[in-house]
Amino acid sequence: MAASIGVAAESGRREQAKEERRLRIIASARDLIRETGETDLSMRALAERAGVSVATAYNLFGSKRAVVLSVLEDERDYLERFAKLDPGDPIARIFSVHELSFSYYTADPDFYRTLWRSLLNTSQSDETGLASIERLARTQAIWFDLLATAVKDDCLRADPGPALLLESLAQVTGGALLGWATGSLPTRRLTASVGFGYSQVLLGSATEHGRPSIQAANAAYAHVLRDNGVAPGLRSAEMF
Amino acid sequence: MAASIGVAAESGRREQAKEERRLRIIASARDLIRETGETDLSMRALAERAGVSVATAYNLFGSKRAVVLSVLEDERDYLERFAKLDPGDPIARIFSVHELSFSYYTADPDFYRTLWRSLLNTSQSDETGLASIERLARTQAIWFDLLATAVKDDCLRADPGPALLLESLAQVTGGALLGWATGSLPTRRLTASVGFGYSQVLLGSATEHGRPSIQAANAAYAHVLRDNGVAPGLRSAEMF
DNA sequence: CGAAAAATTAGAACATGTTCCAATCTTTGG
DNA sequence: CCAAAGATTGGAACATGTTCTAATTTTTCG
Repeated sequence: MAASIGVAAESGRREQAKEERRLRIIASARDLIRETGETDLSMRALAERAGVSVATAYNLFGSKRAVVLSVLEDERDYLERFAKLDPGDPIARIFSVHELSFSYYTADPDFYRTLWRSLLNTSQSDETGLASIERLARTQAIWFDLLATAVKDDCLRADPGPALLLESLAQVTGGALLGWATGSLPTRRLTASVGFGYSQVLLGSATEHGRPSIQAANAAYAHVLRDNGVAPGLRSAEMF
Repeated sequence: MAASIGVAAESGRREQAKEERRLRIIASARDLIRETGETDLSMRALAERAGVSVATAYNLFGSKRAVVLSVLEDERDYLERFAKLDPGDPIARIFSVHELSFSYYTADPDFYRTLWRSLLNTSQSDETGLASIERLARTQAIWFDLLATAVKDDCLRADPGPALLLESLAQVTGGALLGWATGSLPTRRLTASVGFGYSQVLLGSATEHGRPSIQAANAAYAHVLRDNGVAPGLRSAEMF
């Protein structure tokens, strides 16, 4: 009888109905993105599919971006799969997390490309940033820990510190996702391009002890990138 | 009598009038962006200001993004100022070009933020990519040369090669511009954040000979970033 | 000059994200 | 069970980028 979905449903009849509507909207958004593919989903279509009025969608989410963001958070069972990663050396773990993270995207590129295209929309109502607060906090904490551990285990120098490294990694990620979403970075280069960027950034702060594994990842990604070179006309890296 | 504006005006009366309209549109777009600031310019307002119909704007440019891109290319006398850079050691030159490039943005942040917000719009009609072909070719050639020279002068290892390094630098740039345009990266961190990312990437491939100057830039940028830390609530680096 | 070609024009049209409103349920609490 | 509070609803409204069409203006060229 009790709703097992969602976190801590407030179990008033009113709140419960609200939660159901919320979930229905997220599910409909997911399905619509899957079906329409390239075409972005429209709030009107979304509302109709979810059996809900447009106004309700806005009451519950506030913006289209918030809906899409919820779809993203809903789809990726990130934390669970992250917990299962074997805790090898810190460097290997960093790239494992990276590959895990991007495996979602490359496994279902049409879906996630549309999704990210929506999320990266700079024109949309900007209340929610690029990521919801909680999601941001979680992912940032994970990555900060990964880097801090690598420093503690003498794989990375303490020099610039995890915070600044994280900022650089985040920008590589953002640039790559932007390029991917706009079509200038093909899917087959996505993971390698980001991985190469990561490894290059980390190499800059590698200790003697940490260098070999980073170098290995770097070489592997570089190899993939060279094997999947872009045709001369297709611009891959856009320099501004 | 002869129009000295533009490149190789085709000097037919028809082409000349077209060119004048084109320039008027670009100028109006520039002014409107300057005046409205945060609000994106609308094609209807732009057309009215330029004394031209909306249809004409689309005939001449094809899309709003193309107009804004033209404004960007028009504003930055990049090549001229680039030519004046003293040719010191290759590494110093790389960071000089970087600072020159971003000095436009930080000197007039409101203007360029609005502009980039428009350019990075993932929803807009996608005919023109993120950069026009010619502009892209020019900038990419400049940066490729910078990196290739650094390799030839034994500042960077030949290992991953200029092409891959350029791809990483471009992604750092794209991520930073995205963050800046969406407001998650404050202007006072912009140049340093990108510079730090560049230096970190380049450090990963530095030779013994090139390392010191890259390290110097790296330390300087890191210092700026630490001095301009973000308040705890404001997210600076978004990790996805 | 005068006909043909080329371009611009006003305006409607379409789909979009978002907001607003009065009317209408639905749940809650007494 | 009933009044009050809370939420949803349909629909209109607004501003946006973009496309289209029919009419008009402007340039070209013989």
